[in-house]
Amino acid sequence: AVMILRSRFLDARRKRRNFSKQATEGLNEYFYSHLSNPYPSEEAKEELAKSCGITVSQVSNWFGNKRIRYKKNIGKFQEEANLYAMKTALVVRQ
Amino acid sequence: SGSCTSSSATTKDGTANKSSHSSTPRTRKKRCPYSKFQIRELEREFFFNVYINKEKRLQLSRMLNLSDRQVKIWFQNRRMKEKKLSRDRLQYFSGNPLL
DNA sequence: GCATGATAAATGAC
DNA sequence: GTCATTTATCATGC
Repeated sequence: AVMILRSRFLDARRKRRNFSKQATEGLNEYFYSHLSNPYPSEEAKEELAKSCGITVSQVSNWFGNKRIRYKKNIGKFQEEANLYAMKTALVVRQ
Repeated sequence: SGSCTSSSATTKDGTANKSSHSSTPRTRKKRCPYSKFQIRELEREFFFNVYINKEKRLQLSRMLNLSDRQVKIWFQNRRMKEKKLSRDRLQYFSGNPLL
């Protein structure tokens, strides 16, 4: 039984699965609402991890990938940026 | 573009020198994935001692055609990887009724 | 065929 | 030394 679980652990670590729609939503909301300094603190990472249903390491991975891919091609994310900017603006207005 | 062979285009420290003048923004060294043989030897030494001493470091760097700095950094990253693996392992097996 | 998450070199703060 | 990063690369999803 231990060996089965061990192999399952190794396989689970190797395989990649996309995050849920809600998880990506929450991560993007934080990213675009902190675009001037998209570096969440350890506490913020833990909150995001809990609210998104992922681990803190996955939050760190996501922000690392997002920062460099956004920086490399800002134009590609312009539409997405406007979307979340409008979304947060509507939240503030409520 | 730039190659990953460490025998040329790098100084003895492993710091890439793109130009002779000091006005260059000192470009970051490109990430070069190590070969299977290099990884095997590094892992073998890591198994014996997580912290490598200077002598073995120099010996290993010569054998693998890597800079002394590269071997040092590899062990640092490898220790961090081991720590992360332990965390993941603990989280995965914690609270599992089958254990 | 790229998008995306995870990992491997490399840097820098401390 | 650790450790959060940057960057490129790997592996998978679709």
